[in-house]
Amino acid sequence: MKITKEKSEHNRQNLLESAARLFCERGVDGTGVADICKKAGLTHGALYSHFESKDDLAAEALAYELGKSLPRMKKVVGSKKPTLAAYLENYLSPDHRDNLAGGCPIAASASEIARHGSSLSSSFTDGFLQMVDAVESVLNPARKKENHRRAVMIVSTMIGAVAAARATAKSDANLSNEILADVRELLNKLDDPK
Amino acid sequence: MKITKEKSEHNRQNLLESAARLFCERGVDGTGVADICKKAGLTHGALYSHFESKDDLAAEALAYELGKSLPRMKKVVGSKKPTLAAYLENYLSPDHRDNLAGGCPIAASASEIARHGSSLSSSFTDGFLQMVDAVESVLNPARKKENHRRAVMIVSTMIGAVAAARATAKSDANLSNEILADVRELLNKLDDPK
DNA sequence: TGTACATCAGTGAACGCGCGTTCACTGATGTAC
DNA sequence: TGTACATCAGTGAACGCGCGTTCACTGATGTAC
Repeated sequence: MKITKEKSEHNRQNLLESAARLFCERGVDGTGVADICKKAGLTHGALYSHFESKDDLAAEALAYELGKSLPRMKKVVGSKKPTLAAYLENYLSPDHRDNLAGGCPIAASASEIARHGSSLSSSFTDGFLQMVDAVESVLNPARKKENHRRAVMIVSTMIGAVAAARATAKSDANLSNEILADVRELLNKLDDPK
Repeated sequence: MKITKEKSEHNRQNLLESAARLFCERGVDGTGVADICKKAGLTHGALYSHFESKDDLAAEALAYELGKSLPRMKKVVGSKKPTLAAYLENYLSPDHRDNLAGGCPIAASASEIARHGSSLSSSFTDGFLQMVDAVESVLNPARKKENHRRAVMIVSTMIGAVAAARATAKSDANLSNEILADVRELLNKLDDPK
């Protein structure tokens, strides 16, 4: 049966949101379209009037979630003038590590994107560059010339540290916490030498 | 039909090797047991006389590949006294980025391990700590007290940078190369300040 | 404003397919006598 | 050393299941007159 345009758009958002959460939580290959539709309160047929295929949905879902991820972090950080320390405390926290579904999709999917098509890669690139810009803008302006490259390194480190903390958590909780704490402290020092 | 013990052990190694390569290349969820057995030249039934399940195989395969990964890197690096610069040049290279199947399994599977059981996590932890030890042993001994934590950060960064370089490669080759080059240079500077 | 009808988002049965796993069977190996 | 036989790694058919996708159909929506 036909429904209103508004309701249809709402359903589309629901599909994107459900897909993004499940993809972050279980991976693209680990999530079935049936799960996504069930979570969104629709049947699987409906998915195909909004998206061409599961792959198409994956690329749109990653882009959609990325559009919400950075604003969400900025909101949590809160202060009018965000600092590197505040970003790091938020990103490299046990809370973020333990929250696959609601966390940064860049960190959740980093090593998986390489195995999919260029549309997913393109969404990843957008998100990565957004993070780099955000970090660059809070670095000590005294070294402005170098700051872009420093931001690239810091973001790579943030992604790697969260992934490593998650991957070690189930077998060595101490190491997992240590990774987060060590990386947070050393990255902070990096921007504030001496 | 029964075969010699030697042949059986050889087949088991073949299964582990095939599994490790395919898991790195396509992910655990993206690889079928049929693919693994075909690559190893066996039927799927044979797999179950060596391993309890696909998950069991995955944990053993990661551990097996990790046991070979670090020696392989040390061999490539070559020199009697390895340096951080030599490790970084090898690890953060376009060659390593483009070689999923033969590269470091830690980098290939980082964000996927979190979604599997504690046996995979345990294999990851072993490999991560091996890398940390290797890096720590080549850091400038003048700062010995801090070096363990610095090594934890450097390894996290290496993993994150390779994952990000791979994830961006299909849509922005320049960015992908830039990530590798920037991170390589800044990590080198980190150990040799001023 | 009221009526007739084209549109199309969503339904749910059905598709072929490949998945991980099981199991009765084979037959060379390796051992006991 | 030769013979009889238990072992067990590997085979391949078969299992139920869930996958992604298709499609004929439904019926409220929204439009044209």
